[in-house]
Amino acid sequence: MNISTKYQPKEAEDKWYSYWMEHRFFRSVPDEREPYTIVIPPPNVTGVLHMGHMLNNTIQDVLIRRARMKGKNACWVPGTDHASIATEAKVVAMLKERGINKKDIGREKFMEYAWEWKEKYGGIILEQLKKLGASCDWDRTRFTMDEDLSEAVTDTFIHLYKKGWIYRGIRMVNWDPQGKTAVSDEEVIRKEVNQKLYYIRYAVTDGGFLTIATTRPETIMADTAICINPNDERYKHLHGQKAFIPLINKEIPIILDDYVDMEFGTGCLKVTPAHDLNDYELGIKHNLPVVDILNDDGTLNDKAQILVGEDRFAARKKIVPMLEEAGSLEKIEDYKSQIGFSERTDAVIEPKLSMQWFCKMPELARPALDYVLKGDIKLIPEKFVNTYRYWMENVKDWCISRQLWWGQRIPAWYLPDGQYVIAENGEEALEHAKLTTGNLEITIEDLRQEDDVVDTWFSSWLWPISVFDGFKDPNNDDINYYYPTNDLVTAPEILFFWVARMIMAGHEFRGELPFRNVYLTGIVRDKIGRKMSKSLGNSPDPLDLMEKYGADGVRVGMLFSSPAGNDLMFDEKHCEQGRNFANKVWNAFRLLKGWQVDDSLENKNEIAISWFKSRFNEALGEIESNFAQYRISEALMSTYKLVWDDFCAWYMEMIKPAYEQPIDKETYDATVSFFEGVLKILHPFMPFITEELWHDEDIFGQRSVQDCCIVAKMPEIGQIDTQLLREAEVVKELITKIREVRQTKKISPKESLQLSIKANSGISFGRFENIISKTANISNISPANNKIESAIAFRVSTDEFFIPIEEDLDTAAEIEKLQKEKEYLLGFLKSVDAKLGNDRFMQNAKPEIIENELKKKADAVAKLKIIEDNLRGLAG
RNA sequence: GGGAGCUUAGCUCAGCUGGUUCAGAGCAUCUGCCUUACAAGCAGAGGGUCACUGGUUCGAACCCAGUAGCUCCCACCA
Repeated sequence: MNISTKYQPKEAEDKWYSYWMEHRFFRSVPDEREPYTIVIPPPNVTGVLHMGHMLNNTIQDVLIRRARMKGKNACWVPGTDHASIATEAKVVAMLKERGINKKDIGREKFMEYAWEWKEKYGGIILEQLKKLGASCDWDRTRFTMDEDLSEAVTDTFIHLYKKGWIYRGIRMVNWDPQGKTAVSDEEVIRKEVNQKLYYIRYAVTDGGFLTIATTRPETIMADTAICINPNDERYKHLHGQKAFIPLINKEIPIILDDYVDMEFGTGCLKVTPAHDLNDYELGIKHNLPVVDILNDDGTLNDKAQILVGEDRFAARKKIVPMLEEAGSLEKIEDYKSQIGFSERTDAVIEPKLSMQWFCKMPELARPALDYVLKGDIKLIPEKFVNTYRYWMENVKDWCISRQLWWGQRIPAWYLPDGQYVIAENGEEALEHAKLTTGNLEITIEDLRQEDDVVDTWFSSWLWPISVFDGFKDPNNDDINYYYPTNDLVTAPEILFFWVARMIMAGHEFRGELPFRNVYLTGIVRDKIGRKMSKSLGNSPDPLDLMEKYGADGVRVGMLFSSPAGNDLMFDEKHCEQGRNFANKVWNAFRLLKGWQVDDSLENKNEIAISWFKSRFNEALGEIESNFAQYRISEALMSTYKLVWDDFCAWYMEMIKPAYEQPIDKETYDATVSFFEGVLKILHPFMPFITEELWHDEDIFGQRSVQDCCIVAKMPEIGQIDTQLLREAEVVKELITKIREVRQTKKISPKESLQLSIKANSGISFGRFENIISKTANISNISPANNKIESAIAFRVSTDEFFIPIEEDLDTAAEIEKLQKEKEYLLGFLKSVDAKLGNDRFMQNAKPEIIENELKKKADAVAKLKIIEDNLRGLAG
């Protein structure tokens, strides 16, 4: 047999993925079976696979493959997200490299470039998922900007507008000066940053000075007031005075408001309504003008009067010496505070007043909260329910407009007089326009469509419905069959962005929840706990990993240490462990493949066979229960131990014929069938190696084209002989003890030994004789009625064993060992007796607990007797 | 500032309704083995004040209170 001793993943992976595709095993169409559906969290269309995707999609694939093997009609819908801000940023950067400015080429031309870019780079990530083994129904691949998905966005916008839930207004929004768009509150990430607090002196009309403290000296030109607390005794003299902004010498009023914290800074606050949310509100309250000195890209405009055209951060640097020179800078202190960053571009967010579109949330949120609170939708792990609830109860209106081109354009058309109409398209808008204005002369040229597009999440919240075409054709077979979907696997980071909104959309547009279970994965971190990121360079390339350890190895590695909701400290060692496991399975296969069957031989392995059968069924139960609780890494661990320990280390050793000896047919057949079962339970975790071995003709014969592991029927839990399992544990312990004796006495495993058994427990060791002699190299097993002289004695539970040896025994050491055990047992007995003698215990403890204590006592007494007998023997 | 959660072996984590014979797993470690499936392996072993302090209970890793440390989420103090 010249098969490599190592499993070579590469070839098998390519071969079987193509085979599955070619024979359409991933394809799902509605039929009479029960559906099991997952929609993929669509990755960014221009993204590349990172470790987070690996974890996420491995879990989804495990779930979908298991469901498929359990006879469900499994459908995993893949696709990508247009990710407006991220993708647009990339396209803008690409154009810039070619010396093209977005504004110069205009919207249409820009969109052409963007689509070109999408066609070129889009979907790379989906190809990478195939390497991982993802069994998605690729025929169903969707993109959030596909025509019908975009239509759904327009339709739902109109729907919500008609309900009065969408409105337009000037608000202070989070402005991303790099993406040049507003972003929602959820897209702002706050980070603590080391800053400076600048103390700046303003001249006052009474001839004196006041000092303010600010982190943003570059915005003083936009100040429209100085605010002090009316109760601040220090500043009573300032009441009714005016102050002058340094450098530009502009006069601004000094106003009073108890919003100002007297303890902070100097107690004087510069009020800049255009560039700070609080100041904006203060400005409204005190009727202050708004002076906006910033352009959309974060540079200063001519309203600033000085430093015009400078970027806000450059301006900050430059204004400091200017203030210093003017004698207006008192001091600079180090200061730590929270600053908002754009999730997508990482630019510092600028609070900015602008006209935006909003969606009212409370009525959408209420039913979405109920689904989760009532348990119709389960969050796994449950701890996220609290967070979810808090968010849903405090939800704010959603800023849905984005000043971008890449995305679904808001279906609003402006009339020359500034009014607008909402319509599905230009023609319909024109009709509406004629109706609202009464002016029938109006033409399409008079209308101007809103430039803004909607937030990406305003399209992806429709995903579970739109992928099944549930908007255009709400009664089609697909949506009726697959919706609601079953499980959603995603990261907790987007619980609100996406999961909550999908639940809202599901309820609002379909009257039904979108999925039943949400499995929240952890964040993949490196082994010292840092989040994996491009900038840190601590993220391995998933493709390299798969190259190195095989896709199966990496899948197993990902799952080993990732309970739901817990961050995963990724360590390449886990992949190595996964690869080693694949190799273990491979070698079990090599052993089995090498056996010759001799029909004339009788089966001496009945016990081993029934033991493994029971053990397999027992493990199936554990795996089943782990999956039912979404404890996927534990399900994998149960499988791992069953295969490695029980199947390879114990069962195969029990039945293995001597070198080059044939095996009897019954044992062989049973083993082949066990191995097939092993392949099945491993398949969801390790699809490639299992499919490869499934098709070995020597072992399994010729299989039909459709007879593949991927669609094999998952074994069902059968009979479990618990008595046998219990006895086998004792036998295994006995075997381990014998091996230990060899090790301590330096007896080679090749040298066979004799064993005498004094069975006090009632276990009939006779039926395990074959197993014991084979796995512990015992030539002869005999019953013993009494203690054997000149033998190593040991016990498992209450059964006594003796191995006769030539050399003299260290009696003193034996006695000491037994004495120690005796002492321990006496102490133990004392504690049990104390319990049993305690009236309160006897009254309060459940009957089965008391029974157990009695049994413990009886066991201890029996053992004590044996030890005392032995001690007497040794002494005598 | 508010909230949630965590702390169990060197590491990563289980431990379900408080009750088996000193608390489990995987990895790592140590010892002995190239024993004809596998050294990416086999056999065996060691390793813990369950964060700390107190309480409830016949009985606490588990329930309660406090303390310390860590993590995450939310929040407009310049």
